[in-house]
Amino acid sequence: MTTAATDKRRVILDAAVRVFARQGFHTCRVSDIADEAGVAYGLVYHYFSSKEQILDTLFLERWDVMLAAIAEADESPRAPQDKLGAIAGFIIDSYRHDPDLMKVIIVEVTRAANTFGLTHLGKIRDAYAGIAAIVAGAQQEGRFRTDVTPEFAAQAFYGSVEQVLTGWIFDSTPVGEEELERAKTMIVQTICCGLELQSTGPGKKSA
Amino acid sequence: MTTAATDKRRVILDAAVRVFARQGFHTCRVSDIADEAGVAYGLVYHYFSSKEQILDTLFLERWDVMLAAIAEADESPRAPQDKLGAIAGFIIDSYRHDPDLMKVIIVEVTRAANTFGLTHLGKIRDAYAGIAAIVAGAQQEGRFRTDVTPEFAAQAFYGSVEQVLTGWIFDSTPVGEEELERAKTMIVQTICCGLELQSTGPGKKSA
DNA sequence: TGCCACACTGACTGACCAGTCAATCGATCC
DNA sequence: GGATCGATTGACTGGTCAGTCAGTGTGGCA
Repeated sequence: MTTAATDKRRVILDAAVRVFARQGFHTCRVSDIADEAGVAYGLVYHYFSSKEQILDTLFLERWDVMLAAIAEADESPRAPQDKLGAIAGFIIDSYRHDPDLMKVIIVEVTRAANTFGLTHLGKIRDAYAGIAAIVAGAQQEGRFRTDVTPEFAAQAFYGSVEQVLTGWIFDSTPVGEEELERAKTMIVQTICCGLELQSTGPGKKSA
Repeated sequence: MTTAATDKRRVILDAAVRVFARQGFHTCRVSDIADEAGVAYGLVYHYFSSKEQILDTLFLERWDVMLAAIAEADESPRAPQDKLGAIAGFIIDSYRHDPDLMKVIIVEVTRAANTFGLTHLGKIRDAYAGIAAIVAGAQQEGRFRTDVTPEFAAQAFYGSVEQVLTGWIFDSTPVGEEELERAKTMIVQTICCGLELQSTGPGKKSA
């Protein structure tokens, strides 16, 4: 059944990403999506039960992939720094691959505390929990400091990544490949090693 | 003129904060604001030219105070860590003082890349720039590492703070005083010192 | 006492738009 | 050829809501 039928569904979803990214979920009309997809208005309702369900579908499709990426990083035998690097890399690559989709997910779902945020709160929390698990593991191995809770560290880490993406989303000039790659290492550097210069020897600052 | 006239204006603004926080800007009706304020529908338009202008007013009122706090931190003679701590503290205290207002600002303005985000993009960027200036200063003094750009560090710092607030905003259980205070130090700890345990001696990881 | 200015009221309107549905198209099978 | 059924169409409806405006209090001032 992966014929014209499923194709049109996909066409509508892809059009919705572009329209949501351009105009925002609340501001756009369903007819905008239909027009963008080159499809009759009614067909949207043949494949989706509501405007909201389109956004839900887009979010879940992508978020489930991310949860898998987080789980995979956690299970890998790498150092915790590299696990976090893998997650940051995955998110940044997601942006590279489809900036519009990431914009929609971040702006319309992840940060929308009222409407959709609440619907998908569980899924969103799963992501934080996965990151927190990595931090907790690193603490137990004595590799990460224990005076910052894993939950807090997860928020700080994810927040940094999302904020960097938000910066790109808002930015009028497109982001270069180089900058994307550079961001990956800078995130890990900042969160794992901190901004302070490790004053090796003289003025030692204790926690 | 600071009589009943200005009072009603304030009453409407305060009511709007509660309504926006509860229902979201796009989902609420102007009549909801009027009802919450205990005021006739038309009076809202006596003081404000549009629903949007109410949100603008709320945002600008608070954001300008924050920009001042950032500038003040930058100009103070404290260590860069303490400057960042002062900013994190200010934002967290803002949340303590009026969680609804912070929710509205973060959810409806700061992260709304389409509608209001664009209007206030300049003001929002001013905040990042202020934080970046502190980091740049610390780098020039040789106190912060220079392989992370000030702009990036500012994003990471602000993103961490905002994400922690977002966590509280989403959370159903209210946040304790203790947790608010603890967050201040954990943010500075994380961003300045990093999550890694400073392995003093043995397994040294180079950047 | 009468007049003015302005705070205040809330019914109304005009526009907009999500979702419906009856009709058409076209592929496939008998 | 024609019966069946899902895909596709787009005009239409019902409800919602931002913003308007004509009118009513009310406090101050001459």
